Amino acid sequence: MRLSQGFFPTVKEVPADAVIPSHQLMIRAGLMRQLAAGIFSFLPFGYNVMKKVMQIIREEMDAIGGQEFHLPALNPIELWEETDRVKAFGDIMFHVKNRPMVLAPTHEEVITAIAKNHIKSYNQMPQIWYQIQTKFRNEPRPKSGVLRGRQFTMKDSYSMDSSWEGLDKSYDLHAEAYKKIYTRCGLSFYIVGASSGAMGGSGSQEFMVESNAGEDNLAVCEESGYAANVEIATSLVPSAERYSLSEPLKEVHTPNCKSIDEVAAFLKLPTNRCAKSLIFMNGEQPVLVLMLGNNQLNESKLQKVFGADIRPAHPEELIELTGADAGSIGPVGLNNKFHIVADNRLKDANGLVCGANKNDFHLLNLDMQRDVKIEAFYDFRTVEEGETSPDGKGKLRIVKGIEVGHIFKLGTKYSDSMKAMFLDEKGEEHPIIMGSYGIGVERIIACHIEQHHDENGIKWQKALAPYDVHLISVNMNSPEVVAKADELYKLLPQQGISVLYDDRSGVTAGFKFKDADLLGMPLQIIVGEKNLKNNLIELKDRNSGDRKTVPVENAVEEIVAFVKN
RNA sequence: CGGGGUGUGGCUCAGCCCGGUUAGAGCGCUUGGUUCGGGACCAAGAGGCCGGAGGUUCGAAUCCUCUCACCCCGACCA
Repeated sequence: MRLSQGFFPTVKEVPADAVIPSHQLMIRAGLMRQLAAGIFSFLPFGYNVMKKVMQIIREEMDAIGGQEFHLPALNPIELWEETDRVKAFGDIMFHVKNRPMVLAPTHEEVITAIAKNHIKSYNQMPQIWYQIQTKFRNEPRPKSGVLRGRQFTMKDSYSMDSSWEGLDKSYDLHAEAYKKIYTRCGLSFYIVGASSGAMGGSGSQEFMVESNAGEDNLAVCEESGYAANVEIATSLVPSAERYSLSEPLKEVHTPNCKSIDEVAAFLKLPTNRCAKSLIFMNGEQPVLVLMLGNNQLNESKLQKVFGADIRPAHPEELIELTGADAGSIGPVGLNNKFHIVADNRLKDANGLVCGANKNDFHLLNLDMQRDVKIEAFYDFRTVEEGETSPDGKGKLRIVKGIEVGHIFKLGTKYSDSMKAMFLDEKGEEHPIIMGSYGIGVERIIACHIEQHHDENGIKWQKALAPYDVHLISVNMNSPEVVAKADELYKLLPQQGISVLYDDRSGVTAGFKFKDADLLGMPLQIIVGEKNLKNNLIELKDRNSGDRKTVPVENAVEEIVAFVKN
């Protein structure tokens, strides 16, 4: 493509609305333009990249036996009522005003509807069905360019198996395919254990790219390779000590001590001799959760035990239920009213401080065995930076990550509710066992740029580069330069190399170099007067910044060698 | 949905507090000329009812009310 003829709206200034590098560069390099919050038009340059990403995904999906579908985005709302997801999605789903239709935020229902009509026997499975299409979600707050949009492209695939072993196999095939996809896309990534959330199912993993622009927190350990979303991450931390002597409970006045830090300082005790009480409402049932010291309660872990509807109690409820405000609440004497559970670190501990259920008073010498009946101990902690990895092989780092893929073992959630049944060898009917696997296409592009850029622009890795090389004719007034550049522009495609050719006249050399760095093709081929007089052509590697000159007659060969590696 | 911020030529912004010529700058764009290896220079141009509605005032980009849009933090996130 000749730059003089193509549509390449590059911009020098940093767009005011863009905060993260990938967003800024996707605008500046002319990959896309914003139409409305969370809605983007992809321009030819950007769509070129998107097609490369989709092609890689297709190849790897096809390699594990996937079959590509093209499915409707407009869905009858009744379909979503069958699985009760109109309610589950709530305001996230776009509703069509003049028809009982919705815009699909994902495609489990459509796929299951097809399976229900056509998959009747265990003989017809396994199946892997996928699509790469636009999804619609009414995000409350679109942000970070393409990272959280209201309309975006997603590859999602669905596996259908007749056995749980089959599901495991389909799931593993996807995990392997995903590793290949992200690796080919030039991303370094973590595979983390994840909370399966409201999707349900028995297992789930996320593919995460480390980035400050990320919305998820990850606990990772370089030494052992452990990586998990902090929603479920664990670490090795010692339990609170049990003293041999258990002193009797004693009430003490602790004026104006609200936080654990204040109580510990006032009583001259370490914070990890304090038991913090947190009150939640599980429907009408109050729940008291005990945590050690300043340990942060992990609400995902709490929800896993009690369900998603559990919520923190309101201040009025606290005083009504315990007789004290937050900060002076403790478990002693509340067993008849509350479900009382505790974090593992408190198991069997004694000599602890807790609230006395009387404002400005605490109890000393709480013994978890003697003074309170704990229904169960769970891991409720949020792990912290520097703690030991659960495998004991190193320290955890907490990093931010962008989710670029998520794989789920769905099980029979959708086949049950939609009655997608098959007959097994014995003629018995069972629901199809399903998996669901998603990849965000635009997110791959944004992450690629987050990981491969500098102050001058994008540094495309070969697999995603919209063109293999960027050919620059430095001076269009020089007939020799133009002739040589034109010749390369003709020859290189014959070697299977795609060329972006800056043949603009009336643009200075510096301007062309800046644009080339911004646009970021892996190799720049610079044809200029001085070098050409010495029968030389300059090659610049955008990633390393290395430049070298090669004799004209070797140019094509060198370029081919670079591109094909 | 809570909190904060911003809307002024295509882009980045100044002007607004403290109302008062014809609303500015840089970049980009058009024309002519000079340049031609790191976002050139000279000259001449085009381009704006200052997000929208209402109000206060002799007079509003500027003050007041409402509204819309976009960005950021939080909540939310299959």
